[in-house]
Amino acid sequence: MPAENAAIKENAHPHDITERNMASITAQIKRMGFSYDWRRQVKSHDPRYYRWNQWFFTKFIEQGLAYQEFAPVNWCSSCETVLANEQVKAGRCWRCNGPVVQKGMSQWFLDIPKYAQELVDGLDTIAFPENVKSLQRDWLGRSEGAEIKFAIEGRDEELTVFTTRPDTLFGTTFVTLAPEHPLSASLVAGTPHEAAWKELHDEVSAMSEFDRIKNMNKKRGVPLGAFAIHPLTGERIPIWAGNFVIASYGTGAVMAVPGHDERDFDFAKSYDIPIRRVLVMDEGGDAEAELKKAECDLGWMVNSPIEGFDGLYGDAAKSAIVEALAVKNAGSQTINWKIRPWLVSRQRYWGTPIPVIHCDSCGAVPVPAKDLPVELPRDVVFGEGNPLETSTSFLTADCPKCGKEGRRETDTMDTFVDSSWYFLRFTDPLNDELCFDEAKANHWMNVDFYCGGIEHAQMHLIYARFWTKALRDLGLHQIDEPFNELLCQGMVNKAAPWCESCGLTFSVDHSGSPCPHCTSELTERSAKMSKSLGNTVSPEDMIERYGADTVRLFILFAANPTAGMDWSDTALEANYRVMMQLYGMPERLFAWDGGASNMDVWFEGRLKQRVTEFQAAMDNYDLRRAVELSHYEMVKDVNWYTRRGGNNPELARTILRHWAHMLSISTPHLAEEWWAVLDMDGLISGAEMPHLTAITEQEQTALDGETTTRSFLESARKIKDVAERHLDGPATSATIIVAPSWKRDLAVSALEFLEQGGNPKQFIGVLSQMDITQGDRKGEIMGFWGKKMLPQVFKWDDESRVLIRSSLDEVASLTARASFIAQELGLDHVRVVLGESDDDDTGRAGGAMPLSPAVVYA
RNA sequence: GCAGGGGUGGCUGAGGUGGUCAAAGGCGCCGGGCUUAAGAUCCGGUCCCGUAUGGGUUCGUGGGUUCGUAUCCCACCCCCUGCACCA
Repeated sequence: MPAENAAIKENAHPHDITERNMASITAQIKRMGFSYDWRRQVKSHDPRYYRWNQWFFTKFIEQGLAYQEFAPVNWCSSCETVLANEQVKAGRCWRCNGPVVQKGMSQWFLDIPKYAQELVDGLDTIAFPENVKSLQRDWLGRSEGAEIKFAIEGRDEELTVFTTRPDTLFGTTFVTLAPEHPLSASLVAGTPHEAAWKELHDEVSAMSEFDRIKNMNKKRGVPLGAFAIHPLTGERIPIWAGNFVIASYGTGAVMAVPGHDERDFDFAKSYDIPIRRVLVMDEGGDAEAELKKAECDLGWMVNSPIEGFDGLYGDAAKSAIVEALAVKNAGSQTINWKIRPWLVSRQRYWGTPIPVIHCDSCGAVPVPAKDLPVELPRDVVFGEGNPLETSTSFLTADCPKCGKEGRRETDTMDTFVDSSWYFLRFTDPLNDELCFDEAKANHWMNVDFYCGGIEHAQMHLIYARFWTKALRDLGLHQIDEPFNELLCQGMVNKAAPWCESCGLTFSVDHSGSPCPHCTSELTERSAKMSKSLGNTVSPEDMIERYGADTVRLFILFAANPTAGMDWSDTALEANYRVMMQLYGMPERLFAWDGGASNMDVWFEGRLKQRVTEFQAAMDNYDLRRAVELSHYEMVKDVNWYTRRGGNNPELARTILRHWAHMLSISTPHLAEEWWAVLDMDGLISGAEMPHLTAITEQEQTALDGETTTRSFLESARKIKDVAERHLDGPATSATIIVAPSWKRDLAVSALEFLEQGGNPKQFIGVLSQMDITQGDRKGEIMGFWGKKMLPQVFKWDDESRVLIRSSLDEVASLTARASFIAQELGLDHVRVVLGESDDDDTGRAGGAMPLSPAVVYA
């Protein structure tokens, strides 16, 4: 429809507009470097594709799943077409936001409600987000209840109501029909009540649904002068028409129980209709108590005019009534669905022609498969109603059944039909014999991971699920659900003018001006990027300025996919800087001119760690973490390596080679640059990442040594500030005191005790048996456990826990790095001692913990 | 009204199987190295207090469970989204 509207506006043909837009989007996608298998591209306006829409449709007609019916439908006058229920949002067209009115028309429907139960049940088998499941459940609207037949006094007809509360049947004091209900008209015909009913009817049916909902709180009704007969008591019950009863929900008729339904209560009050209590809310409650308001909860039946019901509660009460009705053939248990048949016909040109020929003698006849596709003609005139009606070549067609001259159906299908099965066509896109090969479809489907906007929760995502099941039942494949896992990506937002008092967002044209409604000053608020607000950024411009990879990096790193994000120019620039830095990385690394060093072992181990982490992140779809590793952490590692004196050119190649593979996922163009600089064959996108061996013991030792040194430096820096306030001048030397070995023994025992499931409280018992507590320091050590070690034991991460129990020699490790530590802390001299040993003349070992030595500045 | 999802430091936004959380990353801000200078880059800092590696207060509010809770339980407040005289 957008293509057709654009065509009308530009005085062009929708086909050309569509092709033009596709070309432009394709170019954009390619420029962004997305990888698609373009051989599988399908075009919904290609007869090779839409012929299958038509074929399915004729099959559906055969199955009774597609049918034509005259009914009041939603009409959008600016789009000049009807709309399905789910395409009307708050009484307005989901596309153009224009008002939608009710109109009686003969239209094609697909019987989605037939699959409603399966669509609800299926939700439990697929990984859709909760909110989407909830939206779909709401929309499907399962409601258990009963249909109850009321005879009409003096007539052969009867009327049927749907209720979820059969237990309140004895409280029915009137029955309300939708004004459009066919019985309403026939009951009042020729009676004094006709005029009043007609007024209500005309008012209600002329109103757009939007206005109708707005006026819903004004409950109005007129008596129709007729009486229904209560199916169990035989009582005469007045029949009313009410503006609040919706013709198309349930049966379009309601049994009104003012005592136990809020809406009916209000109505009865304003029209002075009796209110009767038939339930009490407490067991044994007062059956005569006045009803001050409707008591809508389940309750215990009272005042039943028939024996055997009083005292029943809830489901038991409901079934008792239904059973009593069943005996009289006046009612049964049913399930009612809110979802209505999918109205698929559109009075527009740009869609799949509905493959039907209307014949005066045979009626609506499906076009036989051999005559498909029914192609869209080019000789049409736009802008004067349904364009297809202007093509005589299209209109004339002979009836496939009797051969007499017929008239081709001019409605086309909702374009949501196209998107209801394209994923199946992807599995076998070039097949001209079949819609798709069954084996191929079964092999590829279902879609493992589907990303889409939340706005399709009640539309595309229900249609596609329905269509998949319907095709399955035609025997075309064996898939129950099209999409296994759904992720709703967030919107990209950008600031737009916003009026706080009106609660409205305005186009960026208004920024700086006062609110057009209330003239108060406009502030800014983040809003979904949209053309109408003008708060958009052009992807082309961004790519032009920063390159595709920068934009990709920004999009991946700015927010998690589900979160939605605010567009930020500064963040984009930050990503650009990262890209530039990475772009220069090969040159930087190849400029290393030293020899082998201890740090080489460290980096070799580090690289293995990073690759492993990266792969784990990718496996979890944790793209942000993956990008963080490939584009940020790796840079930090290079910096640390050089800061620690590493500059071995031999290592550069290995690092860049593996690193390039990590980069290629999110920034493929950059990775290809690296690949070329590394003088590798072909493209990295076609190369496999080489496997790395496991981390060696030597590498592990190097990694541990650097890790502990780094964390030591962090705390030593903090303390230095405070310490220097004690010293007369700046510190010039430091003594590092490694925790005495008994602390490590204590930590190891505690960790083991806890890992075996011991309660921390009970460790004190174990501790008092340990060797270290046998001497005269027992009290001190017990105190140390409770105050220091207990909280600390839980703070160590897995890596630290391993380290504590490893052979790591903290003294040796730190001694080896003493000059680096001195340099980092700006000291002349650093000494490392074991706490409480002969070397330790500081007397400050008390503060030292395993992995966290104390330091004394001088 | 009903249903679903949320409330985290200056902003943004992770984490949420109780201990690895004073809480990642980004942005912003501050200091330092480099530079003639700017930018880029590198290093450090960024809740409060602190004469030594510590203490205090924090993850909407109030309770609770626990040796311990941003994380579990209960109540409440607020925000977003959807449905809505649905019988």
